[in-house]
Amino acid sequence: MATITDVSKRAGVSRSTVSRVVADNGYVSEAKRRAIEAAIAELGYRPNTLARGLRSNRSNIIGGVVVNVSSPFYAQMVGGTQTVCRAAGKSLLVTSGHAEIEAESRAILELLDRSCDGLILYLENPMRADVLGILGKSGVPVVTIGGHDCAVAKARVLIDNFSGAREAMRHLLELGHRRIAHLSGGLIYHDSHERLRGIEAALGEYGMDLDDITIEYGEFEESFGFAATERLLQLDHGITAIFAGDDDIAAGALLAIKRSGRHVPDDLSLIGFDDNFHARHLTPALTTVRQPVSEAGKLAASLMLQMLAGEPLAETEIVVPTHLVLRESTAEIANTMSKERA
Amino acid sequence: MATITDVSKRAGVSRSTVSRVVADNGYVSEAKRRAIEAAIAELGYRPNTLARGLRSNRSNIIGGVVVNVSSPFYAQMVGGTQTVCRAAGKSLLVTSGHAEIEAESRAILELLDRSCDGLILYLENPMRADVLGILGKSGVPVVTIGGHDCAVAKARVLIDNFSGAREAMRHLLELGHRRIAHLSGGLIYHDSHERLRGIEAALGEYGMDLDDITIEYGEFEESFGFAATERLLQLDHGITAIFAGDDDIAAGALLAIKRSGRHVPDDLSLIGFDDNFHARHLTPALTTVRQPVSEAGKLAASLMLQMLAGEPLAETEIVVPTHLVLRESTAEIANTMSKERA
DNA sequence: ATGAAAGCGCTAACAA
DNA sequence: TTGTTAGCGCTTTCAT
Repeated sequence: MATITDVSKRAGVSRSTVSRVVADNGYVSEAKRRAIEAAIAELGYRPNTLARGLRSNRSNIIGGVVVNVSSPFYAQMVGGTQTVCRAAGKSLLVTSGHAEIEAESRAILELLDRSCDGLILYLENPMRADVLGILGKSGVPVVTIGGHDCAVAKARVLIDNFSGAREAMRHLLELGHRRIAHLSGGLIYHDSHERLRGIEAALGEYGMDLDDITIEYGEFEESFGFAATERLLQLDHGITAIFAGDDDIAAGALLAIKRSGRHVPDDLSLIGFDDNFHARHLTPALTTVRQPVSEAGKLAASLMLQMLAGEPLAETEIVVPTHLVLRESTAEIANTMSKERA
Repeated sequence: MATITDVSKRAGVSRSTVSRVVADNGYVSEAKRRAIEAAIAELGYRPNTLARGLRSNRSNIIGGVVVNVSSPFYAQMVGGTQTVCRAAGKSLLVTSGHAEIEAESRAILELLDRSCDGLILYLENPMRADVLGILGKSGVPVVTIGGHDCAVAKARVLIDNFSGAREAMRHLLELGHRRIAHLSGGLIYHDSHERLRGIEAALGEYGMDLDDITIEYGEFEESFGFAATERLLQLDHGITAIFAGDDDIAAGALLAIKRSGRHVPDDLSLIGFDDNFHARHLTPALTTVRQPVSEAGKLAASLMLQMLAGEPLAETEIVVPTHLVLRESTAEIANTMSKERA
């Protein structure tokens, strides 16, 4: 591989001048610029990113941590972030933290070791104290997505889980449902907490609270939805509606409901969260809460770019809205009652 | 940040010795080793990856290019690759090539610029000649996934699209279907070609060829499946089965079939490809071809690690098998006929 | 077993 | 506008 020295010799100039042309800063005469560009083309010169980063203390890499890159949810988020980063000439290096404190901390350290220019973090755990210290001292700008607190983050992108869940629960309540089950994701996830608060708020508007509904906890997985729903239906709490923690759980719940011989929404209303691809392909199509995941990823990247550009940017917190998508899996309790009596 | 010099001073040794301890190679006396480890801990020293990479010419980064990181298919693949890479202490830097020759070529150059130790490529286009030259000269090992040719790749992971499609088509033929439509993904995708060849092979076994079925081309998207199916049903080719290029297309097709008032599988059999999450949640559950995507990603990473470890590894080509998953969206033509006459 | 010296390829003061 | 100089932090011969 040709180095900057090769180019400088070929073009008959100093390395600094070549550097100026390559980095496109500083004054260079037209004549030399042309000579240098010719030399670069002839030699097929490409600057060594490692050397450049070492010297300039900027790697042009943005580091990212999400729970799991292979889940469609985070994949979309990462996709959004990557699009914006790449448009700005930055690479995005992403790692999965698996919602485990150790993995998350290790991931951050590795990203820091790689001299990332900035970190975009979707974590589920409080950061290990030592890592937080290192991160703070490093001065590397941090943008968070999601509900976890990070003392060193100057900018946060939040997805409005609270309002989404409140709206969904209101919808069920408006339809007349009172005996409701919520299949919550595990409490290690911030989203679960926020959604529970949203549910609580909606219940409050109807003079109820969380104790007035049935809550089951499990993973954000189809299998949990299936198992929990089977259990629920066997015990026969007289439940008329299920609010699933996400669309995967809802898919499992729907399977269990169908297997029990019941019908959605006639016997039971069902509502999900996320608006995944499969939501509108379930039968009946799933009423759910849409999260603009890709947008959240893009926003976080934009904020990061602003910070890197040195724009002052006071503590920022952007809340991206969620909204209820009404489809066919929810119906008035009236229907349910009449069916029961029929 | 503490540097290796700081550590060496604190421990009262030379930088070389610290380097030996950190990299864990060469002889170091127990006493010095302990002193150095203590100094490292006290200073919170972390080696600078950029400097290390520059000097040693190894970045510990593996570069990856896939069509689109945000699609569940590639996300899973990347997830598998990442798992294996991280377990071996390597970072994985992935970019989307969007099945465009320019984007793919740029991505490869950028990865090369970052001194990646190896490249794992899922491309859809032949590589730009200049890029191929640079890649070849760089000596960076390459593993490909999927059907594109890459002259410099020493190892290839192929997914057996051919057999999968043949099996699916055989299934339809065995069920008695003869008037069949195939909603193919665009011909820019290798997968589309391989699946067509598989279909052709199955047809051949029944004395038919591609001209004997109806083929439509479009994107691997629900919307194409919907539109193409609507068109097909309106023209009324008397089609009794649809083989969709993937499960997303199948989902769209199913929507169109239902909207037309027809039923799957009584009026029309439907088969997909991929076995995405939604396949078994459609109603009826979709018969489809499962691809072990995550495994393919893992395999590619393992091959890469072997190559990096310097194991000789003759030209390798691993074909990962696909297989037909029978569910409820396909049925014997007999049923279809009797229904028609009823 | 350890240290001295050289330099990976680049950028950034500073001087001219 | 251009070149000179001095490293960034690390690894790797090569002596000792």
